[in-house]
Amino acid sequence: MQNYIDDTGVQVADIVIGFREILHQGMNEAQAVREKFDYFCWDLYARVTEMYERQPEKQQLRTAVLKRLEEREGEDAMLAAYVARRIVDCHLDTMARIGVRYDLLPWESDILAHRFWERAFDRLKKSRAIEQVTSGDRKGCWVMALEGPRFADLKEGEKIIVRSNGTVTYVGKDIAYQLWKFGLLDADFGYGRFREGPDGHVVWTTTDDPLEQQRDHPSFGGAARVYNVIDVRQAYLQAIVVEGLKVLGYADQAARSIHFAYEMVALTPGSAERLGVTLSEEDRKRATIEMSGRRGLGVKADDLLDALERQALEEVTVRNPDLDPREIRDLARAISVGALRYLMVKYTRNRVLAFDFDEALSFDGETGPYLQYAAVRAGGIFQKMAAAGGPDEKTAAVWALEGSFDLPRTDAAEEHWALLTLIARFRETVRQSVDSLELSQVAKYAFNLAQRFNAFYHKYPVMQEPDARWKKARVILTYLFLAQMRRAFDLMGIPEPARM
RNA sequence: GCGCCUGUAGCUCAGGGGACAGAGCAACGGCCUUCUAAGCCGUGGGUCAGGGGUUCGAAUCCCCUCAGGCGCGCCA
Repeated sequence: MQNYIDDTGVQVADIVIGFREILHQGMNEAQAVREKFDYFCWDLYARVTEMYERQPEKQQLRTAVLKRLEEREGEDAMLAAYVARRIVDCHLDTMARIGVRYDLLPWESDILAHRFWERAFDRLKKSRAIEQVTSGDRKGCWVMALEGPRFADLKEGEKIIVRSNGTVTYVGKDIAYQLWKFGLLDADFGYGRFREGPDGHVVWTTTDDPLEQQRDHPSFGGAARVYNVIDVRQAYLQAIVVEGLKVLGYADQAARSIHFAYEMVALTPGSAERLGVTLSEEDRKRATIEMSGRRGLGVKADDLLDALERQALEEVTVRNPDLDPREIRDLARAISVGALRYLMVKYTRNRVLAFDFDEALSFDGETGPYLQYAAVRAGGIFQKMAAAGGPDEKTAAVWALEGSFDLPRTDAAEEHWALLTLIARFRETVRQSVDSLELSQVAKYAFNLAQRFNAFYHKYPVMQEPDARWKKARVILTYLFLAQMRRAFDLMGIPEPARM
């Protein structure tokens, strides 16, 4: 799991320009920023956009700053490096809250520093995959010819890879990067430890600084299959990258380059207004309003998590007033993470998500807490039974493994079998989910399973059941449900709270 | 203009050749002395955008139309 850091792009350049032109500040002031640095930059970024609108001539600064960033020269480059590093730290902090961890952070600046592009360029030239234009508008550019209906709308039927001024485009860099991912580049980064999580997990970073490099790093790159998790708007560029592999003769790797495309999250007009945006009549009629970092319009993950946590805290406190405050906080965290995680996986990935605050902050119905609640109820049965000298979870596991049960032909039995059948469909669902790259299938399955268990739980007592045969069947079913639910939780990254 | 995606209940979404089309939310009505009511049960709500075709059978596959979103740069 790698997270590409675009540290030489316009976003970083604009923040540098914001420090210089709006705040009239530099490195010392940046280092002195005490508030959340990502929030600080989020606001500054929007102010830079406003500045460009008021004074369009300021945009000319960008070219010069970008050049300095690529060359890694001067104070702007130092400031940019500091800004990027600190924002990445913020990002990792946020992701750690929901249990997301990365193995490696490859920096765009390191792709440049390690001259990945130069190597790829040689290969592309030698294999005649790209050729230089000798006349016309594009004289001097190196272009890749592209054919087929996918590329039918490309101007001239060719994509510029190297500009006439000799600089490489984003696609060019991406082809080189993709080659590295498959171990086809005959070059590698230097690696160092970026930071270590409390769980001991090390996040590695690429680096060209010999002092930062460490030899004991895991092997990166050389993948058998590559999933590029990038939003659907980049489908076109991804297709060109894959085409680049093909023309270099790597048909197998091209086939194993998977663009894991997902649609954007947009705001419902109501949510946009809640964020303080004034909408035009026209906008209000739209289904969704696009988020925009440039305009400072969006929902920050930390804010959403904070809101979820506050709400979960309230509800846990109401239900478990005698609990230790620290335990309450842990439960609230687990519930907020479950809520956000489920929200993120419940939708298919090819549809624009309409983000709505009320829906996102709900713990009822098809939500993470609903699933967690079902699991907690199942766990509660075992706790109660064990405390009363009955079978605990371990015993139930043994029964499930060794025991068999037979139930009379009744409607009640039908419902027991139906639960068992659904439990048994887990593997098949995971298979389909992997084949279609739709985690939402696992999510829907887990929700349906929780629903069925909740109905079962309501209707059929386990602990109190006097008939030993029914009781054993229910103990086994409850165990199997819980075990399967935990597997689903594991796949979705949803924590299982001890109680709710 | 060309390409990709989407159109299913008031809203948000599942279902992608096979049974009377499903869920959540919202609305309405029930259910806590019995393993936690973040729950359960019930009611109402649909021209599956429209038209044509293929098929024993179409929300699902094909064609056309309409509507919406996105993409198509010597930006990243």
